[in-house]
Amino acid sequence: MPTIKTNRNSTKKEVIINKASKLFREKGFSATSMRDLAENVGVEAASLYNHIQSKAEILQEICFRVANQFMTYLEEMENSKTSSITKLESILRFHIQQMIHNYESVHVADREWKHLTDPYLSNYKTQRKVYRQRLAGIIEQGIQKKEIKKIDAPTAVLIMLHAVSGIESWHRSKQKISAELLEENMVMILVDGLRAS
Amino acid sequence: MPTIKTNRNSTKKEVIINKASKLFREKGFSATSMRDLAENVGVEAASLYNHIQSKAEILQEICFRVANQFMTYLEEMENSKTSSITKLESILRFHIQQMIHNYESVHVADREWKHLTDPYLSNYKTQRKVYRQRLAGIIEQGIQKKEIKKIDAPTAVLIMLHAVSGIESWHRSKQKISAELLEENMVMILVDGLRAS
DNA sequence: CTGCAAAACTAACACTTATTAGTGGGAAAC
DNA sequence: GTTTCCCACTAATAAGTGTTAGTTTTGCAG
Repeated sequence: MPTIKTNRNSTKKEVIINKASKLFREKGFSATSMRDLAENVGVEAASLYNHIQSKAEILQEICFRVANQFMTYLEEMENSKTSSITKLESILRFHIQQMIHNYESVHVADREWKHLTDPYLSNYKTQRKVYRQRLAGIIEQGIQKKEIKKIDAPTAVLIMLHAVSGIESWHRSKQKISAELLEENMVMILVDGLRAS
Repeated sequence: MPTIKTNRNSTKKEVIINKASKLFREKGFSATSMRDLAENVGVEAASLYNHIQSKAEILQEICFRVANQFMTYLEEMENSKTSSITKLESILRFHIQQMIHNYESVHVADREWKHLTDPYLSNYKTQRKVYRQRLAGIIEQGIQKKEIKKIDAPTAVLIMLHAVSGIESWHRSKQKISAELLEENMVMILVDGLRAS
């Protein structure tokens, strides 16, 4: 009788969530069945329910873990004593790195959160809104201090965040440039696009 | 007995595809059932099949119509006698305008194409790849002519295209700035980020 | 008014969906 | 050696999936 392999000293629930992240990214939440997931984990579908409560719960865990990571880093930056443009660059780099190294779950949190159900859905939506507002706040500070050119801050946030999510294409491309080079190029374009000149 | 309303002098198939675009964007392709779609059209699910061949066909129509529009405009720009940076700006503006006024279908083509099935899937993938390569080509010309700063062209393409898809957030936001202002802000940030200074 | 094609309907098909109940095996605790 | 508990199993459920067959209604052309 096969057992869920727990190579890295992670719980079996962790293994399920990791496999789910991969599948949700590849096929989307709705198009991924519990039987798909079970097969990838190496077990019957019903057995998954010894470790998780529902398909919905898996998505919740993925989304809120990611959200917490980003919120934590944002707060860290808000409290740091650097220029606005440097804060922004740090946050951008954090997003890029997360998207590179934590690809599956970050991408799922970004694209599949719509399939959350209330009350988690509305909770997630407000978290998302608050995050963007605070990010826009940093930009507005930078504009006041004339570090950043006069632009609509929410639009800048929108560009930043969505540009980063484009790293999915990088992951899929055959001849990719190195992760470091990718990061530098993205920072160069986006930060220079914002900087007051 | 209700009939599919065909207000604008469009065919009934058109009405179905438009409603489908709306639903596919809101809930995703997989999470939208033919019964959902039928209800929104105001008809029984089976009746849809008098106008379309399959659910898959709807997605195909949406994706390839959008793809053709963008490919056509790209070719127009490639043949125009302007600087590379101007070409790029025009294409960017076209993307923005399409995303603003043709929101539903453009967004679906961008996000839901994965659910196409072969041979349409591989066809779409190559079209997508070619489009990006040719866009990168324009950027590389701009770099050679020193109009554009030395960056990795594919990365710039990735940023441009994904930044534009962020307009979905703009559509959903409560207090939106005007479409014109949105366009100008996006062009300011992205084009300035690319321009050699 | 009649006839005909377009397009709506109902009913049903064959699967797939997430999830639950109940069973049994295997390993660790005593 | 026995008990206990974790966990994977089989079997089943009720609801939902895209789609087809066959029938009835609609609205327009003659």
